[in-house]
Amino acid sequence: MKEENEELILHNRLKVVRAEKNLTQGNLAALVGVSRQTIGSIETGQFNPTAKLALLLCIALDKTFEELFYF
Amino acid sequence: MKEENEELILHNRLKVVRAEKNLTQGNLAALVGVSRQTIGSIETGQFNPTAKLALLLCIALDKTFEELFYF
DNA sequence: TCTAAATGCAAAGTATACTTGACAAAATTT
DNA sequence: AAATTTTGTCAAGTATACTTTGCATTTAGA
Repeated sequence: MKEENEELILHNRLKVVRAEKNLTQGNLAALVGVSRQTIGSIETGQFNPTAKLALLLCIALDKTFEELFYF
Repeated sequence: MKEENEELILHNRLKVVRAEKNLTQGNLAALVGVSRQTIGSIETGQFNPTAKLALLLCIALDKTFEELFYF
């Protein structure tokens, strides 16, 4: 990834949407098949999920990608 | 990623959409700031982009995530 | 208020996304 | 048909997504 887009940060509304569904990080993690820490790290912006995991999260939370992720 | 979703493959319509816009892999790569090989590997399903790159591709190709990526 | 559940964070390891360079094959252009 | 562009793929290296374990802090429930 070149400089121009390197600084761009992908934000997400995971924490809010997850809370609306009354799911814990552990619950959501189990739904999509990753560890609790992975969910936590995505929520706190420590990392940038794969597109596959992002789409699994959209499905689990019944949202479009654009509703959950944005620049 | 656990067994249940491990086998799931994220497909995409990158090659077709890119061709519709008359872009080469190199053109598109430059637009989003990655190497030509990265675009090629995503098109041939060899790998699964990050959500950030996926969204950059959506913007470059003027498509929603769901129009470009699917299970 | 006491207890239990949920979250944040860190370290060390593994898997894989992404890089550069290179070459051959296929497609496009002249 | 010859030249040029585009694509597929391979190899070796780097960056980072994701794992597990563990512990401290915060939040929620009894």
